[in-house]
Amino acid sequence: MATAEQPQNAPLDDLSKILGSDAHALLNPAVARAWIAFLTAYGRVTRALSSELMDTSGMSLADFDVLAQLARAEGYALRMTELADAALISKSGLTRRIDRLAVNGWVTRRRCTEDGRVHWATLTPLGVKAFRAAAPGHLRAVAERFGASLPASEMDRLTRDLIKIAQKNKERTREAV
Amino acid sequence: MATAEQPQNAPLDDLSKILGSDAHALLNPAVARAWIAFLTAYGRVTRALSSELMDTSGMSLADFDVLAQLARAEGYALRMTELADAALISKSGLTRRIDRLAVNGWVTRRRCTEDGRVHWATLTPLGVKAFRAAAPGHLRAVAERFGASLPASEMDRLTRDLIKIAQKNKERTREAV
DNA sequence: CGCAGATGGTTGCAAGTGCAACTATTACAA
DNA sequence: TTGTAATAGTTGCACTTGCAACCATCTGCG
Repeated sequence: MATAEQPQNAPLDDLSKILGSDAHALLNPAVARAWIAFLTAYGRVTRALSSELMDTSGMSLADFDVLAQLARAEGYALRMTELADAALISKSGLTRRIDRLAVNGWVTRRRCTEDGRVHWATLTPLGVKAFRAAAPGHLRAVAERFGASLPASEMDRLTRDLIKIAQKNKERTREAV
Repeated sequence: MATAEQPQNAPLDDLSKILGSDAHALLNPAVARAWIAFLTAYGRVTRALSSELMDTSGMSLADFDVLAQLARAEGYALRMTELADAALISKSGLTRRIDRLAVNGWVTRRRCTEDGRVHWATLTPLGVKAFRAAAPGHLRAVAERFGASLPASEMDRLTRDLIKIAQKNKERTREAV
């Protein structure tokens, strides 16, 4: 269920053809429009940003995300699990992403001396350099593709709304009850 | 760059440690917060919805998307390219997704008689049935996870904002200029 | 006609992804 | 201690994905 554009387009009305009139009871049309707009906006913006970033800096959006998390962390280092949570990817996904970043020499992995189970992913000086090189272009692109669409006054409201949505869906796995 | 939550958290301030004070010039902090909230909200909501949908109906979010697009289309049919655009996936991605849906018996592919290059993907009666079975639960979940976070009055504003963002990033590939 | 170029789809390939099972380490209770 | 449970990460696997190269078909100009 994607594709926004034409504001007059009421996606749920179309679906009531197949779902019957209870479609509206299941999902309010205003919410349906917002949901579709949400998916569309996300898809388009990330697709564009991701290919720009790859072209200019040879890293994926996910790579940038991980580097950014490390860049802002105390000592440029985070535990694997913390980092996976912060970057919104699975633990196994992070393991392999760090593998790749390590091959580039951007990140190292070292075992924690106090707790042998823990591994710290750390940004190397080379990684800092790569991030410094990539960030300006990428941040500018975010500003242009995402920020420039709305007046500053709308931006804070949007942030509040999005945070509410994020918060409502916080539980990592099944809710612990 | 993800993880929203703590509203007082200013991600760009953290980055100025590594990027210098021009970080703010590159990306307005309010925009940075919104962007992070956007990524976080998307990641959490889709992760949750996707696993719920898979558990209850055995289809992925992308499958549902494709079925929904077909369900609302004239004659339950769309050309491959139209469908790929509508579902925001690549042409090759759609080819293989339709392969899988066809194996389930939910969709058929038939060559267009007027233009032999064109193929129509069509929802089968079985596909209609599968969609009818999956939709109520999924729509309810969207309502709960996405819709219930905001009052109705905010929802329309959010939609408008998201559509603006989507519109600004409309170009499919490189801009033709 | 007939052939260059555009258009619609598919396939080879080389990633990226998450889940579940597994290893390593630590915590703690008897 | 020792044995069980919890925690941190990694790996096997099966599946998706997009890009680029590739066919097939149509269009239109000479």
